[in-house]
Amino acid sequence: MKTPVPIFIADDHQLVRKGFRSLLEELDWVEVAGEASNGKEVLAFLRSRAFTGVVLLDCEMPEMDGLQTLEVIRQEFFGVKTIMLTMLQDKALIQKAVDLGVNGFLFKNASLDEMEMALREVSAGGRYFASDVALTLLKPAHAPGQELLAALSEREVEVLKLVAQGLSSSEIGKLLFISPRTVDTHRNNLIQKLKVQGIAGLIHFAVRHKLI
Amino acid sequence: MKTPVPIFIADDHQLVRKGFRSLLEELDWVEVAGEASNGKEVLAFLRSRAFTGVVLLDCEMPEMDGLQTLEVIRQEFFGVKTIMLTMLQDKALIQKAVDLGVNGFLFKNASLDEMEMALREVSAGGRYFASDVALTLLKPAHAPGQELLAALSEREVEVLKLVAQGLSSSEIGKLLFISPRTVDTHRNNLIQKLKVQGIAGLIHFAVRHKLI
DNA sequence: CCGTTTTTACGCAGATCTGCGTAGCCAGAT
DNA sequence: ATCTGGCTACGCAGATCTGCGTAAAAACGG
Repeated sequence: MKTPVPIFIADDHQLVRKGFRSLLEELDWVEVAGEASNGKEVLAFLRSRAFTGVVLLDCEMPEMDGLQTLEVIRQEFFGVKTIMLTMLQDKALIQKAVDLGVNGFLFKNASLDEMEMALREVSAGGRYFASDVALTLLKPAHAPGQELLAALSEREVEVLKLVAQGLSSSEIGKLLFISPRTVDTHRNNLIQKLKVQGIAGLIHFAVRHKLI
Repeated sequence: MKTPVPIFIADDHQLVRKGFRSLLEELDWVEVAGEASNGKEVLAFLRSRAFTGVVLLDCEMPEMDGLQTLEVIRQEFFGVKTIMLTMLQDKALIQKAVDLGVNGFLFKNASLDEMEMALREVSAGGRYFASDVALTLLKPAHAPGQELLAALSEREVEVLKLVAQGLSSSEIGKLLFISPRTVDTHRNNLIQKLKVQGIAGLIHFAVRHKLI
């Protein structure tokens, strides 16, 4: 590693910035090129000189957050690599960052080893995603209404599934050996309990909760 | 690293097994404890002696595949760590493996560095997921019927969205300034084009394709 | 044994969907 | 100039949903 890789740190908390700087200065193959406390400062820095290293981009920042900054960087500074850092284990956030073409993604609880690995991969032109990223993506996003589902009786869930498959009340009645009117009642109760509008709402709910 | 970590290799292709063995033998802190060409052999090995290392588990194997094997291992051999290996970049596969409690996940195009990292993390009690895992998870699963969606006219998509929100034909008619009958026609055409059954099918389709 | 929840069932009037078919108009492609 | 595809619109009969309300048997817990 003849020429050290320049790293730029963007985070709105001074303590965090100084901490990262201290950690990174222990690595002999990187060099901290500067710091910023929000996206605008990052862009100002990048515009002020030719920079072809890695930007450690905290997601939560005032004025201009990490995603907005990332978007501009990708458009304006093609050679600059980016690693997104965040405390939030948020699926949508990761998705957006990757869609915008981020080169790496870490959570703030990562180890120095992991950050080094990420910096190494990314500065070499690769991509790096922490294990936690995969785990976060696999963790089913707490679909609102999970509690509502639990509040349903067995019969109601049974009816819900069939309704959501497009069966009419009488068809369901035949399948379950009950009167079509009873199915109606269940259907109406479901609409009330789940606080949705009509059969459409029921189907929507069922699909989102993977009942069918 | 006084006592080397024992590794067990399971893969149905002898060349692959031997290749892994050769690679792993370059690492001084691990020790290849054995090989198997399918899940049954893995279990036979584990039952034959006390093993508390890491099993490199290829997913595609005859007789008993990686997932089935993983399931038994998690039930029967609590102390054994597992790393799933596969060629297939399949979301559902990853999801299942993680649900079953796999400790690590790699694709077969991983570098030796990456495999070492994974082995180190996992043998230390952690979890490791290759960057490709996160990327695979983010890649939208080619929902069947993407082509069908593309074959719809703008107006039809517009109607589809409204239908899927549970609006009646006359309500949609008012919104789009067209006759309710026309909405009916669009609805019926949609049902034919998308090859679904009734409004339920339309809503189902719309939800799955994130139109609403 | 009593109270609550679940499951079952019914009425009714009006709106709506279903599954057919037909057909004129317009714009872009051939 | 013709043709294709998309958008528009209509008819009809029967099945179905909607949005109310009522109510009783069965199951379950305390």
